[in-house]
Amino acid sequence: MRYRKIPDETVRRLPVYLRGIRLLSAQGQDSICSKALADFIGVNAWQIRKDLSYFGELGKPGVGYAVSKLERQIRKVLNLEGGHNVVLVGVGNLGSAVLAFGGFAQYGFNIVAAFDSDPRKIGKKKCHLIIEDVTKLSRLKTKDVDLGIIAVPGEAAQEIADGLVSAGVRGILNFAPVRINVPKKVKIITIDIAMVLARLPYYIPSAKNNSSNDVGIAATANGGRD
Amino acid sequence: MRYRKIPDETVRRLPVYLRGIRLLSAQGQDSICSKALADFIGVNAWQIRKDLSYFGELGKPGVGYAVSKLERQIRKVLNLEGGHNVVLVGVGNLGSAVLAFGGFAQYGFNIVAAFDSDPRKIGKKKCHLIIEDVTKLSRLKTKDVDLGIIAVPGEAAQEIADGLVSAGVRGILNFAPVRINVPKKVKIITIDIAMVLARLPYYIPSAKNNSSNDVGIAATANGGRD
DNA sequence: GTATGTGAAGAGGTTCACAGCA
DNA sequence: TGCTGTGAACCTCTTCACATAC
Repeated sequence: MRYRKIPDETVRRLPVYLRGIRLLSAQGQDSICSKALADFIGVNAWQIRKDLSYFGELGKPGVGYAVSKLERQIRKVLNLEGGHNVVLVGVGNLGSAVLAFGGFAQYGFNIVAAFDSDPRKIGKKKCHLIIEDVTKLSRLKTKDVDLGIIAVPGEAAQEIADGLVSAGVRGILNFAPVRINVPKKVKIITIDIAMVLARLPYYIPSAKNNSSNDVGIAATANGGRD
Repeated sequence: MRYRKIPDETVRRLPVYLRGIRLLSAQGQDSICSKALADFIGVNAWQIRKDLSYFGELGKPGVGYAVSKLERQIRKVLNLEGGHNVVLVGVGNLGSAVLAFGGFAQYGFNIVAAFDSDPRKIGKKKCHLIIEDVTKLSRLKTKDVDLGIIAVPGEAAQEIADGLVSAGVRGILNFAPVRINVPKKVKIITIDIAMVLARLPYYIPSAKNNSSNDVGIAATANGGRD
């Protein structure tokens, strides 16, 4: 089945697998079967086997998967090998959280620059980085940065995105709750926190709720996405 | 087509529609056709019509949709009517960002309590709320809170989730990058920022990348999810 | 003429069952 | 025997085309 296009939903699950594999690896496990990994992660065994089958035969029948080989292969497919330099724009509360968060390193991400528009912040040091003036965003082109994180208010987001794109960034993680236009060659993923929260009440029909929601709906399988 | 189960993917899009409708409403528009709304939001017109058709006939052929009626109906389906009280646990950088963020109100969310484990924070005021001791989480039962937000480190997240559940919370938005077990009656949505970022490089195959990714893959339709 | 709502066709993803290998 | 990899069946969601309503 080699060389088939990897479904988007599989790509979405690969980081989940990676996280699980790394935890098992840290526990000293060097081999694992799909069932055990599935239970550990909280998905189905056949889902894992199918997903992994899209990019070659990694497991040994009767044995399982070699953890290190599996990790390497998933990193390769996700294009995480070699690491990525990331630039952060907006060092408010959310941006500070991103800067302080230690969880990016395990995926090979390295935040190499931080920008803000607030004169009181520019020049100050935060988490080993000196905050730079956002108007200098284009200076980035010299560095090897291909990802950007937008953590600015909605009004400024489009402008920042444009700046990131012209600075050569190819992928953007956007926290601003607005729609942003970027060239097709640039991939943008938006996390609109309020919008995610807005989805939650649907699944918990309460006494207040007189709509026609079936309680059973919440049990719908959704590929372990949430 | 009335009374058919609303697809999960439709539920995922409804907050997007709601955001767009509210923007148009603020601009003074009181009627809109599916094509115009689609262009405004960045999806397809037939997708909107199909989605809306799952819960009754809202539009007038030859005319379009009444904005206010549409907004009311979507709020009703999402169970946003009447509002929801939310409790925040963890007032670090991320939690502070959540507290300071003004975007929840438009969906009817009201953060009514904030907890932390840090003695230096407990008792302090932040955004009109006095930060409470996380060990008092159970005291919540008296209030009418049905949603919780977890913004604590991964190690503490499961314990906090258990606390929220026993406090009567029915839905949880979790930012901790760990798998959390909750009873089936409780809906949990996890936003693992690093995991979302980890998905980005796949879509931007670079010179570094010698894998078999097709550049074209990035163009795949995904229902406007990202 | 214009725009909706929907049956039907088409994609895409999930689940199953089992052949094949260790 | 145990576990993988995968065709096939199944299911869900998307896209289309058009009858219907204003």
